Amino acid sequence: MDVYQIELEAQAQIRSNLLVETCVKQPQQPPQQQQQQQQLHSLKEKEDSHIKDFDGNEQDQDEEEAEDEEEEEEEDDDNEEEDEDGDGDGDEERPLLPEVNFDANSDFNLHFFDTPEDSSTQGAYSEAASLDSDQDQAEDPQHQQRELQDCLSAIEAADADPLQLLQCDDYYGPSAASEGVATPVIATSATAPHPHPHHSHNQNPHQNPHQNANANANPNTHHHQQQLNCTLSNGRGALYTISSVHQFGPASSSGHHHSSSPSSSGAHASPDSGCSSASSTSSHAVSSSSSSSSSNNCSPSSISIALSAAGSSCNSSAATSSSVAHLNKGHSEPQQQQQQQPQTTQQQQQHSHQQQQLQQHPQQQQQQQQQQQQQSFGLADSSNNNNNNSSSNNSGNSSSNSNNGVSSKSFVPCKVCGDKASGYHYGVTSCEGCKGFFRRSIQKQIEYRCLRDGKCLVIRLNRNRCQYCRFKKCLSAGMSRDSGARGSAWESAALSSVATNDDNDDHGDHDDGGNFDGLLGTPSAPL
Amino acid sequence: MDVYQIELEAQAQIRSNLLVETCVKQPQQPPQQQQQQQQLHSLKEKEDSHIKDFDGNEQDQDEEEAEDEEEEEEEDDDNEEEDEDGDGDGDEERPLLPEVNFDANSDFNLHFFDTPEDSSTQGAYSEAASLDSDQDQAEDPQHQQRELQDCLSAIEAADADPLQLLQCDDYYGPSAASEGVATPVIATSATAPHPHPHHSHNQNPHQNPHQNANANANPNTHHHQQQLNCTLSNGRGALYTISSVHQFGPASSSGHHHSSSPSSSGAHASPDSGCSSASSTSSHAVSSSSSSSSSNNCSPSSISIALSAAGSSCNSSAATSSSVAHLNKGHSEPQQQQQQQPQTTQQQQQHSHQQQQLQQHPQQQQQQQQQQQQQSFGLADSSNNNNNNSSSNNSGNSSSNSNNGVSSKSFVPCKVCGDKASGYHYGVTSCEGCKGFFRRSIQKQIEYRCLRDGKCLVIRLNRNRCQYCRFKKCLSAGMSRDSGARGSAWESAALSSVATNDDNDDHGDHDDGGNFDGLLGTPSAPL
DNA sequence: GAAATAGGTCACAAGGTCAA
DNA sequence: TTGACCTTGTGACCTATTTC
Repeated sequence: MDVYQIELEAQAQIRSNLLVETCVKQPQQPPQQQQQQQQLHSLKEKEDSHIKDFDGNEQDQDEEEAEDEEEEEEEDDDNEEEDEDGDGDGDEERPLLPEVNFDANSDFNLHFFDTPEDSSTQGAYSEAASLDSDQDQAEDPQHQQRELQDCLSAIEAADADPLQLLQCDDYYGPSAASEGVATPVIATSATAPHPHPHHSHNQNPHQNPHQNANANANPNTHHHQQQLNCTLSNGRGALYTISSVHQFGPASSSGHHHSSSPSSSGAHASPDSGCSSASSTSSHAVSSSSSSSSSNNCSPSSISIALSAAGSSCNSSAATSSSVAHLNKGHSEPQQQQQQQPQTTQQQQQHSHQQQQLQQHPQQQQQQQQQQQQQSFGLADSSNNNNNNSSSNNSGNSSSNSNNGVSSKSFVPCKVCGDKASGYHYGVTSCEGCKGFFRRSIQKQIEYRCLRDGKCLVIRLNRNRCQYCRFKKCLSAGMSRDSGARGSAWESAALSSVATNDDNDDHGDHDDGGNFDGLLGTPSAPL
Repeated sequence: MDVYQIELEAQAQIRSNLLVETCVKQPQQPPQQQQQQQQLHSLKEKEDSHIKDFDGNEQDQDEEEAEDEEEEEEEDDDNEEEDEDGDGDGDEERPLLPEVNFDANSDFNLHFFDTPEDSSTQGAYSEAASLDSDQDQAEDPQHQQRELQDCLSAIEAADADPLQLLQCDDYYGPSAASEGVATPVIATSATAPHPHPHHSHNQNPHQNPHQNANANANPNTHHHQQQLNCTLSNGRGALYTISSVHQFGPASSSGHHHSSSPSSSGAHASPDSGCSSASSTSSHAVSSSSSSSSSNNCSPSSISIALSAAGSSCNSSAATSSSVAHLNKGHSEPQQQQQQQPQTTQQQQQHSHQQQQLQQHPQQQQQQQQQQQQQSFGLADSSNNNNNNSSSNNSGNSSSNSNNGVSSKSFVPCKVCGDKASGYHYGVTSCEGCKGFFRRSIQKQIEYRCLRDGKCLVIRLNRNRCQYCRFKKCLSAGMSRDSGARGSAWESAALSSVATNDDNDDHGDHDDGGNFDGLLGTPSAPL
């Protein structure tokens, strides 16, 4: 317990630091950096000046931030840049406005804030997609690229900061939107613009047809592996879009299906299209997908923007799943990678570039990850007990991971969203939220639809944005009604352990094992 | 368990901090840095000067905002000041205007919060930046200053009379406008973009009936209410009104519900809806009730002005934030601080810098944070049962706030406008109005433009006067789509639904206790 | 009896609705 | 367009049941 607390605190601190860094950047940065930045700004301004005009000022700010970010992650920069770009005029900073503007278009907006973010980010994605916008792209592809790189690096490296991730998400969204952006304006208050009413929202419960659907099913895959992408994916781009409806309906069914192997899930996914969809989606994706998946790259950039834009949003909740992943260690290897990325961000900042590459090998990275992870996930909660064990186990196993060794201890990430897992539910180590979500889904057999491309990133922060993609990810992770039973699988392995307390261990162990399936498996699918 | 709470809290705090930081950036930075920046800016500006012109102003604003955020409390003051300044002439603060002006071009004005924040704090920054301002400054600093002082004093003193506030606003308003900001105004309605028609609504279907009923039930909670503010509020004149009544009810109410737990009704709803109904109500009740009730005051005089300015809006209800703030007290610890801020603002300013950093250790920091954060999170309401726990936690921590100690109990101010908060929305403790406004803004991606300088004071009385500044403030307060945590489900919408449920057995009970989750939990998300 | 998950419960917040 | 009110999904917490 204590440990947990400690972890929490540590995480909190870390996180805060990270956030601060990312956000604040400047402050944190050494004076020198700032200076540099300043210089840069000046330069930029000059360049942009014609463009920006006013923005200049803003830009300056942005630039500064950007610089900071870059070092760290650059994300901010990206965002900023993007924003600026987006704005049209250019103000770099301005992004926000743009965001607003953008929307207009998309009904979907939903994402929104994404949008803003998106926009920012986006770029990358968008670029690919191209959606985007003129604005953005036009402005500076380069920026985007850089951003992307940054983002990726960040992600990879560490778990990536939450913020970043967020941004990423946002990223894409907006960008798309961005174009739209233009809009507006004026408005003083007026804004009248949109009539609103409609909001589209979309949401719709019912599946709107619109949606496209589907997209993409893949999601799963996406996630795992590359959450990053996801982020990017977000980029999805599509602006609005998209959606494809994806239904899963049968959840149960699906679930069941899989039951078999956890991993199967993906398989089952069957049910829905889920998986399949993926492919399909992919198609979209294709362009996008590539983007998306690959996306990774993209992502980064976006991130930064998001921050700026999002600014507030920051939320950041943080840790993205990524961080979580780390936690897993041995078990959820796959995850780790993903997670790590995000987590690393922090470190990244420090290390920035280096780490990214590393990511691949989770274990090694673990240490780094740990740091990151801690931030985000640390929880341990439920697992707690287990965790400890698990941790031990994990560590042992994963140990390689051991890095974390200590740190990681307790925290066990949800394979679906990366939040703190409360146990092994429906065949997968998952959090209360995903457990409940999956339960409701299968009980009610609700169909979900993805408004975007079906490739939404599913992480703790945004897991509620897209039920379709969340459910898809649950399936890909191997959740199934059957699985649960203790038995099921993990089961098996675990079983033994079970008895002992170990639960945790079990979990942990299992997780790993299991996870793989889930994670690995699923991902693979997409892939 | 504890751990969770802690985490949540920590996260919340962190998040808030982060947000602030991110937004504010500058504040955090050491003075030195700022200075440097300033210098840089100045340089840049010079370079860009021809280009930027206005920008300078913007920066200033940002700075100011940042400051506000940090201290939160100060916001009001700042705002007022700003307003005044803005109005007048030039005030340093005004920066915004320029933006606007510029804007004309750029659609995006948004920049947002960044700006404000950045600048934040410190004036220093702005000063440096100063650029700007020729305009502003030129005019009559003195006047502005005086005005500001007046405003501040007014605010601080009491909750500040509404009238005064208004005046202040008015004050600058014009002026600002005059300068004007060139801009544009115009509003076109711009946005038009999305038509959207979709509404979706629907969703639900079934169940409703019940719920409604339930809803009604809630009321209980409300009770608490405090009218306090009213007094001042009257002054408010505000057009709008004012009422002070704030209710909080929550605690009690909530409690009830829970107890009833069984209330289950909702539960049964089992089937699906189940959940929803009951609960929902409760929550609502709280907020809503209060609000409605409150209205009263209204005071008139001020109104006129407001009206003029704002025009219609009038909602009235409630006391301005300032007043509100005071109210808070115990429960809403966090809030307290915020509330206090206004009053204290001055103090805060002093402290301002410090707090930000602290964040890292939630607990420890809590106190500090409380001040800042409190604003946001504190809601006592929900917490209810659990809350106790949580509250205890919080309170304990926050309690420190005790400031208000007694008084405030229930009242929880909206971090954006100071009105009575109805809950934690989009990551920020906010009122129904700001929640709805932010939701519409992100959904529609509407761009706003400030007719003045972008530094409009955003308080309950005049929150509808400038959408741009309101949205900016929302962002600066940390609102973001994600932040929310649990929430969102929707987005995706589930289509179908079908199923039956099955199961719901009804166990019932529980109350969970958990509630606090909600509050805390959500915040956590940020991590 | 311990341990653990499936499932239920319900405060809470997101988002829709609609009078004003 | 705003914001009070309503609907509904979410997720923390709790109970029931099963396995060891």
